[in-house]
Amino acid sequence: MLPNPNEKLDPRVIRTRSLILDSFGSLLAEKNFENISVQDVTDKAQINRATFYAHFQDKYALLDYSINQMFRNEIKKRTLDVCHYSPDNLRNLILAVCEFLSRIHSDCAQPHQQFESLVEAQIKKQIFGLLSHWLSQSKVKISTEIPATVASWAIYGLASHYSHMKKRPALDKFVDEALPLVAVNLEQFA
Amino acid sequence: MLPNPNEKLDPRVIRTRSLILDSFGSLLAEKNFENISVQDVTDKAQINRATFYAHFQDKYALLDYSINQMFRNEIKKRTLDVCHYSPDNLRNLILAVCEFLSRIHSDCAQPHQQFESLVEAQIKKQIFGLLSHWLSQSKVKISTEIPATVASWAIYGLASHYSHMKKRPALDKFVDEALPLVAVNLEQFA
DNA sequence: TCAGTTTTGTTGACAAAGCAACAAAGGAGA
DNA sequence: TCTCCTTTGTTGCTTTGTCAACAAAACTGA
Repeated sequence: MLPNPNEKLDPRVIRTRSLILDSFGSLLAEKNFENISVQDVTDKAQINRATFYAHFQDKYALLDYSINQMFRNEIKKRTLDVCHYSPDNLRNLILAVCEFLSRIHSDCAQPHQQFESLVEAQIKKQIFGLLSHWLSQSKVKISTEIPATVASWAIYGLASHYSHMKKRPALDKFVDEALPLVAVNLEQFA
Repeated sequence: MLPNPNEKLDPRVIRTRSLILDSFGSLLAEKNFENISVQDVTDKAQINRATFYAHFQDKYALLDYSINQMFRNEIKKRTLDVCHYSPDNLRNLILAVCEFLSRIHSDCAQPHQQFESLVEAQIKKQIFGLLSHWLSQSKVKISTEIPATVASWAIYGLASHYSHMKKRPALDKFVDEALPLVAVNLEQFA
């Protein structure tokens, strides 16, 4: 049930999880999240339905896990998980979130209420964690909670806005314009 | 251990087998059959070595099974498994064997003695079975054993020869030339 | 030749996945 | 409202896969 990455996992568990995740991913491309049943997922994954429940509590837990994994990979790919606060890193983070959300929206069939809010909760939690990590490395020993909260909401809000725009401007320009507004709250940690 | 296709198979068995087969296939592209260990196969397939032995007696059994499956698919693809004897069907069969062997030789790293003879045994067995099936449908109720034996050896020999030629002629021409020599022994069943 | 390594099959205990069956909850539609 | 149908979690039991350990070949190279 836990995505614990440090302990050694049984190869069967790894296989089953990725079958589930792949199946879920391709179903999201076809259907609304609400219209996807656990049955659908296990059918496409060619695993037993009972096995699904051995890994995830329900399809909501699967979505959480799935989004988390994808976003985590995105961050890792850009090595944003092993760095500190700087305006440049912040810029890259905002870029990453914008691209990630845009991808979600183009890959997934008409996302609805529930879907979006579950995504939002997971992503914001990760942004917050990442920022907290960055800021805690600063020499300045101020509480990071408030600034990290403000910034994570702001960043997600920006990305959400961007990814929903009908005529999206060039991402670089968009981020250039938005960056200072976020950075101003974090300057003290630079 | 049995490739029994009519009984319903546990999904795990199907998965494991195809993991083994895929792994084996890609290893054959890299190495000699003799240099491939069961360890290699299970490593690449990401399964436990003990699991391999639950499915195949050894790597020779795996090769047999693998060749059998591939050739069976080739035959099925050309719907040669659901037909009767006719010069035209015979022509297609010869064509199929030639192409199959040519593919084996281009996909697999320097095949050696042992490898080739195992392939030969399996393929000839299947050709013989197929021809027996064809001939037994004929109105003429003659024993099919001798003609099927002659033809299956001849066909394999032709295909082996063709696939080893340095400068292969156009396959169509080659088969056109060879066909009558094989067909003459089977005419009585037409 | 002989010691050192790798590969091979095999085993038994244990964990994961499959399966069928169940009650319960929800939806859809007369 | 009342059916009929689908989906949901859950359970007891079976089968399959994993793992570590082992002895017995089979290579390797000095």
